[in-house]
Amino acid sequence: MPAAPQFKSEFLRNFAERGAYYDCSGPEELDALFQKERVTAYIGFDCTADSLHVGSLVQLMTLRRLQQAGHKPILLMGGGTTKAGDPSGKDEARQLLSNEQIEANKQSILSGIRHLLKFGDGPSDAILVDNAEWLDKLEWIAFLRDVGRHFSVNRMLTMESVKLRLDREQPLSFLEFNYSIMQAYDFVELYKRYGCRLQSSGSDQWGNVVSGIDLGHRLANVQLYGLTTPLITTASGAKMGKTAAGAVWLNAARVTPYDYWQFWRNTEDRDVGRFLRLFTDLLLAEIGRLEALQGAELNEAKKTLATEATAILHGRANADAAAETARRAFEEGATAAGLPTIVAMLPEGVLNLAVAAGLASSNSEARKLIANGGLKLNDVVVSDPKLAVAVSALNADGVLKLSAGKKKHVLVKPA
RNA sequence: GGGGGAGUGUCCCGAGUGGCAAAGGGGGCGGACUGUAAAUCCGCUGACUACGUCUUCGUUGGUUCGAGUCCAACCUCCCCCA
Repeated sequence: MPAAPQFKSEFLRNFAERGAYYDCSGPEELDALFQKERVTAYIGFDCTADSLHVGSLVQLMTLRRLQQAGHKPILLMGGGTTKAGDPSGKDEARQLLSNEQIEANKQSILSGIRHLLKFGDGPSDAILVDNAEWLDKLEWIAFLRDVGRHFSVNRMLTMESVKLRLDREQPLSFLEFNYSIMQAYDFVELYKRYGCRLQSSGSDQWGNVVSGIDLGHRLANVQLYGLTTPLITTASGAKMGKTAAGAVWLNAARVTPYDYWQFWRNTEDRDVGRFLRLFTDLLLAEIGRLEALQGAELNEAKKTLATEATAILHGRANADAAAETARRAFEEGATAAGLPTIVAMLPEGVLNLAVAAGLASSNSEARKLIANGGLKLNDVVVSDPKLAVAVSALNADGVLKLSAGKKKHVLVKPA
């Protein structure tokens, strides 16, 4: 990672101090620009799923901090680029999505991150743009002549996203090959439409960002800038945001505020300070105090991290509720009402209950869980896979608690 | 267009001689130890009406009592020659 320069502008200084800085195309000039005027900057996301996940959070936080510093963020939804599919980091082409699906994904993604940014007409309010607006209308020959001639296939072949696919001997369609051209074109188009001078992205998009800057010179005779964030990994080297259940999604429909809170609560010791800086709005002085905590005391910092990060995404009320549920469940050992809950007909076999509760994905897995002593019913280890859970197992609150391991608890209510 | 090589457990990498639910890693899950951490150790890691049954090795057929393993065609990728 390049060393972060000493920035003078409020935004870049804060950005770097928080560990979000990876690289920049023209650090001094951009720093000067940030001091001089309100900068319009964008980050793009494709609509390949109905939710973004934690891997995109650094980028979203970049927009948030831009806005906090009084600049103008553009959230670019890739309604057009999604139709091509970004080959970066993927072994094979994504299945093509229908236009309806893309549109639905776009709406869903937006609803999931509405707490992160303030949209509107104010000077530093975020605006939402969809690149389908211009990409859909392009004409093949005209586009090739105006834009395509500025791209060297030789160089495109050396781009990381393309090379990976070729090295792995996986097919790369011409459609996907064009992705980086579209992204470069987006940048210039956003400059023309909104005066957007900066594209921020993850470091894996560097090649595409640079292509856009280059295209800016050629098509609009303007100096554009790129600013990238590092790929966030955990201290043990794993890519962040991959857990048991798969990706940590931002939409509450996929990952509830409670589970999201738990994700942050389970941060490794060594990551606490770094994550507090990256993913919360807490002041650096306060973060310094929190990360200095030693041993088990660090758990307090993790709770703060969990609550603050959850509040940014899901709102303060949901974050506090998640914290309280966790406190009751883990610190009092109570069957906190806020735990995930399912409704089931009793009596029912434990295997079916475990599956219904999402604690196992199949009966076989539930059996294995039991065989390993990992399934508990009201905090008592279940040893018999044939156990039929009857109404008599309900506790005083009229529910029963089913647990897989020490951390996953689900309440079962009788139908 | 011709010649050669490759595609393995739907997370990844990867052994595999006709008897294979298929070696070994990584990852993941569970257990022990802890602090809802890391590291370490142990177990599990295709499904089901479960001492048995069913489905898996690019696709589709074929040979065989029996096929991931042999044959044919097709799909995809890599290399060499044109």
